[in-house]
Amino acid sequence: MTARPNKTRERILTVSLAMFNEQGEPNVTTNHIADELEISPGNLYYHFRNKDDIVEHLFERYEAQMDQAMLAPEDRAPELEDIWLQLHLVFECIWEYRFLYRDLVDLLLRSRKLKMRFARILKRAHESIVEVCQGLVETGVLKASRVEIEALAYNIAMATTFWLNFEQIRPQLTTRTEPELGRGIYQVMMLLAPFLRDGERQHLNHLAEDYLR
Amino acid sequence: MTARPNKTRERILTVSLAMFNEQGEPNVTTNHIADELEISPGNLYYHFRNKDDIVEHLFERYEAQMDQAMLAPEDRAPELEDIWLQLHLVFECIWEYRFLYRDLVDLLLRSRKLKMRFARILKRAHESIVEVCQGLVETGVLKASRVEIEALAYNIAMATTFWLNFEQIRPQLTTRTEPELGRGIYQVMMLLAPFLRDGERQHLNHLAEDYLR
DNA sequence: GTCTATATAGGGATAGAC
DNA sequence: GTCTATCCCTATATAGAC
Repeated sequence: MTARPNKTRERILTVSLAMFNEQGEPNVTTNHIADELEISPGNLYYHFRNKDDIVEHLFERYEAQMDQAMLAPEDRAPELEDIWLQLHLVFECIWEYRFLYRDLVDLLLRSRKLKMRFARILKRAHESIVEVCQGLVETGVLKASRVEIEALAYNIAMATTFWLNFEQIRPQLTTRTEPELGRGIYQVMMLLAPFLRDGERQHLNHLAEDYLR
Repeated sequence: MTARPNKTRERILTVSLAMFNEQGEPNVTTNHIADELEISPGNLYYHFRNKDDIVEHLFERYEAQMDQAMLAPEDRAPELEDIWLQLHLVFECIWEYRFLYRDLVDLLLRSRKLKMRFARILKRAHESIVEVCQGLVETGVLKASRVEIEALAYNIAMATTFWLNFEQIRPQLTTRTEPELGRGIYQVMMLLAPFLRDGERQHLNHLAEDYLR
């Protein structure tokens, strides 16, 4: 190996990710990518078998980062602040690989492999949410039945998955501003709020002020 | 005009809708549609300028049906049962035109017109939800602050919009069954539940049993 | 209204020279 | 590793005969 192995390969991944995120994966062709990189299409195909191959490699990085973000916070019992932090990590990861979420259904229906791997992530997310909630119940911070927690976890996972899409199609009050991740985190926290003990509920309403305009 | 004007035109719309819903709009070409109808592509282009033209006409029908579904229930104060019924109408409409939701972001980014019209629907939905909630607050059935209601309405609209997509990508426990609309309605009702008076909350938990397996 | 034929364009992908 | 050249295929769309 030389000093800079796979320099072009790396550039392809970086630029592809940027273009997918900006224009949507279906709207970006291998030719567009090659153009942007000022390399030939042939060269691109030397490094990757096809477009799906690029997507898969990007997915792998996404997957690793998401796994990292979902790691339970140390060994102590979880607190509200931990959830806040963890949501931040998760939302940042989603933002970085937002093209995956924009056309999620088509993407996963196209590839059995990706579908299974994404399902794994969702499953883990759901379990993680339930676990954290159970923890909060035991410390008395949260009050909810098992059934309520299950429904809550479902809704949190759904909101996390599709919030960015929803933000994109909402009536735009202002002129074309990028969605702030904080807003998404706020919405998720508001799913949790009604089950919180009064003290923590107040605390959350306080934090809310920072996130609504 | 003869006895059956626009017979083919109508068939095109019907079959297009079915194919879009089944395979996803981006994966269905004008040729596929013509094939399925056993007419020539040229004939199809006699009736519609292009594929987007077909999509727009389908959207129009969707829009009309959705407007109908969102009509406030008469003039009396809304009750929980009304919400349940209204959700049914809305979810059925979404189900009928589910292809719109599957690739919503791309679809709306492709057409300014559709984006504005969908935004109008979302806006109306949000206002309608807020209004109903306020009504429930006044009759004492629901207990929530203005801020909580706003966040709730946002989350209900989001869940309604993307529930079907989420259901499609979730880890499938059973072998390929069609998602039941009741499940989606249940999830939305569970967003409302924590704000309900105890009596109604119990009532809801009762209904839940019907919808979870 | 419907068909056949065709034009055009673009994307995916490969072979072979350098 | 990279480029040029090229092939195949499919999708959109139109013209003109019937």
